[in-house]
Amino acid sequence: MNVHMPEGADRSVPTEAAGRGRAPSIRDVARVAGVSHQTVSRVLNEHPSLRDSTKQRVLEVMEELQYRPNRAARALVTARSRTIGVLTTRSDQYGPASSIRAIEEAAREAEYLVLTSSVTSTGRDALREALAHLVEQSVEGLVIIAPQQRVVEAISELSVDIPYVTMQSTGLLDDTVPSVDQIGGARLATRHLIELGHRDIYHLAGPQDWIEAEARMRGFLDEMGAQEVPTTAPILGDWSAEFGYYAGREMLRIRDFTAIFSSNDQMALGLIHAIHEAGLSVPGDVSVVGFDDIPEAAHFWPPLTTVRQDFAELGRRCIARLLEGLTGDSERYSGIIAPELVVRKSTAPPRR
Amino acid sequence: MNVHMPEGADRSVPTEAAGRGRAPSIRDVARVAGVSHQTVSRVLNEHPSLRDSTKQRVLEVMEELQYRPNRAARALVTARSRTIGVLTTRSDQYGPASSIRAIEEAAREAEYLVLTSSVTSTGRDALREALAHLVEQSVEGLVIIAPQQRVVEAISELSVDIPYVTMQSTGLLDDTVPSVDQIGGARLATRHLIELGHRDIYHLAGPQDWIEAEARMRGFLDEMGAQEVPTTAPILGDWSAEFGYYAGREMLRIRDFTAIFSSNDQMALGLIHAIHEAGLSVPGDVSVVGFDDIPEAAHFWPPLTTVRQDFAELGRRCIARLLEGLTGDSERYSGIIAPELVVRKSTAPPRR
DNA sequence: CTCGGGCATGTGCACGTTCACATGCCGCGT
DNA sequence: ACGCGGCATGTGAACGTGCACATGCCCGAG
Repeated sequence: MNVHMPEGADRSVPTEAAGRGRAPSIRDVARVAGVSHQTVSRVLNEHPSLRDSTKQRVLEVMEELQYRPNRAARALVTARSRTIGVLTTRSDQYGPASSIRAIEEAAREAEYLVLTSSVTSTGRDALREALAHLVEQSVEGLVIIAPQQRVVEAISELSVDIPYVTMQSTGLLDDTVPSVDQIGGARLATRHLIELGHRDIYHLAGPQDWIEAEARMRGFLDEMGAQEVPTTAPILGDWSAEFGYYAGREMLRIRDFTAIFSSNDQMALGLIHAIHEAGLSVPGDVSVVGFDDIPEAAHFWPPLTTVRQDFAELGRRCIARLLEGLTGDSERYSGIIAPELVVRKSTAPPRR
Repeated sequence: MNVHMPEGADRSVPTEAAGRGRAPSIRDVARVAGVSHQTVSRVLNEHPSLRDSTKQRVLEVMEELQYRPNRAARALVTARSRTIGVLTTRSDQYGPASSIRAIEEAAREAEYLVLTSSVTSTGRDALREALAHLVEQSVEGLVIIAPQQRVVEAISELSVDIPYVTMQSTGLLDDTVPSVDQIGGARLATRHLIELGHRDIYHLAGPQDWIEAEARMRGFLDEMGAQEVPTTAPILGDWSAEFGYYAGREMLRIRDFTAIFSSNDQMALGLIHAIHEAGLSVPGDVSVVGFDDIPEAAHFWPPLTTVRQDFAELGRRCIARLLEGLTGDSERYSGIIAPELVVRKSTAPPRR
């Protein structure tokens, strides 16, 4: 880490008129260019009726004075902040992080800023506070990446009065809105195991409260039902490799299964760890399927069969959808994003 | 994903005076409370000379009208945005993401906002643009998490005239500033391998341009030198598991080493993948040490010996340092953050 | 020639807040 | 009794920008 502080005190701008320490305003530019402040404003806003010569002159003066539009002033008068807020939990996870990044890029393209507020606890108060924090910054819209049922409830209770998008991608809500088909993805994974010949399949699910966890679980159960394979109750985890490991150890004490479908890649990793530690092999003794396809999944040992979902695309569409509402256009974005089964080496027919 | 748009058109606020669609201002509050707008302003700024009864009344009216201070107006007149910008590359990686999160929390605590701008390319133009973007939002300070030499150069060339902190943690710059001792961490890892009895040790480094990669490489070379172990030239990677995998395959064609120190955990994972694929064992045939201690590292197979660095702490200190400069206090934060060697199962004495 | 209309530009105000200064009041020292 | 200082509050201006409206000009139709 390294720090840089500008001199500040003796800025010693020599002949420049502005002087007062404040940055040049459109009025300064106007004076130097010999036009009115409004003309400068028009240049900024690309007003159609402007003589080219005038426009050029103003632009030159702007460059010369190093003029930068004052966002606060603009926001004040237009009552638009051109800022959207992102509320997120677990922003250090691969999925959310990718989405946030995509959101940020998409927003920047539309000349919006992104204000992130990540919250550690999912308690109602923490949420309320984070939300209030964002709203008070007068964001124009909100993206909520906190895919837990209780968060969604808390949000609707708090009656946010600005447009918001929640990134709960079950794939079963109305399809006028983009989302990743979690249920379909889970069915893909489950079907893959069944088609390999597995009948004793466990599901290591995500936390009870999480919408995506629920959707994947549902996909699992649906597919098992559709194929008439008897099912055992899913185990509820917390997404962490740590949990996957301990769950795996526990499960192996009984070992009445030949395959596990884990609700995300991290837990699958922990699972594989536990299986190896017990002296068993993947996929020889147990097949494992994950979900997400994090970049590392291809290099797990064995490389993980998993379901890929495009977080970045989801983030982009979220912003598109939100901005479209903001700007008044109502062209519908639609279509669910189809996840994709990536078959690697962690699955094989059951031994017999 | 799910979208919510407020009615907007027929908001139908019943008797409220404000009406006009605009949010209530301090003048509205003042009118209702029967005081001047300045008194309301004083309540907001916790001015000392205010009668308790007055203050109370104003606060009640604020609550009643759902008054929210207008950030833009305040920023306009004070010329302070209470916003800091974060410029980052690869924000989807564990390290940067953790730091960003910590930065965001620390900033929020100090009632600052965080504006993130992540940049994919490290080309000078992309950097200039991202930087300009942030500066134009009139951020008061900048944290730059883009630990590449060329970024640092580009930044200093662009002559940013606001305070900024670059998160380049070599551990050798002046110690009045917090940073993680990368060199020390790398020496720890290297010494561990040497003490186990390894003599033929390779180093899979990060990209040439990255300051941290350079520091770790230097730590490796320093320690090897100090212990008088002959060294081969490090291999330059790109931090990805993918690269680690291909590098590993290449290296195994010669196989004149018994241990590898990888500059991060992801590459170590790829390395292990390649080693396993070649039918060799870790740590039996090759010992591997990583760097970072990402949460998954404990569940790699075998669990990875690595060097833990506290990204969150680094982020916090960064903000502390920046804000301290901003607010004028100049109490020095100091002390480098010591990384810690975490010995797991991927290292053992060389076979013989 | 006159008048209307569009183009290029200017004028003044509004946005919501803080700052500098002004005001009235009360109590205390002389 | 008078004045002075500090407290509680009020008044007006400023911050930088965009909007509504006004202005002057030129060109073409009648």
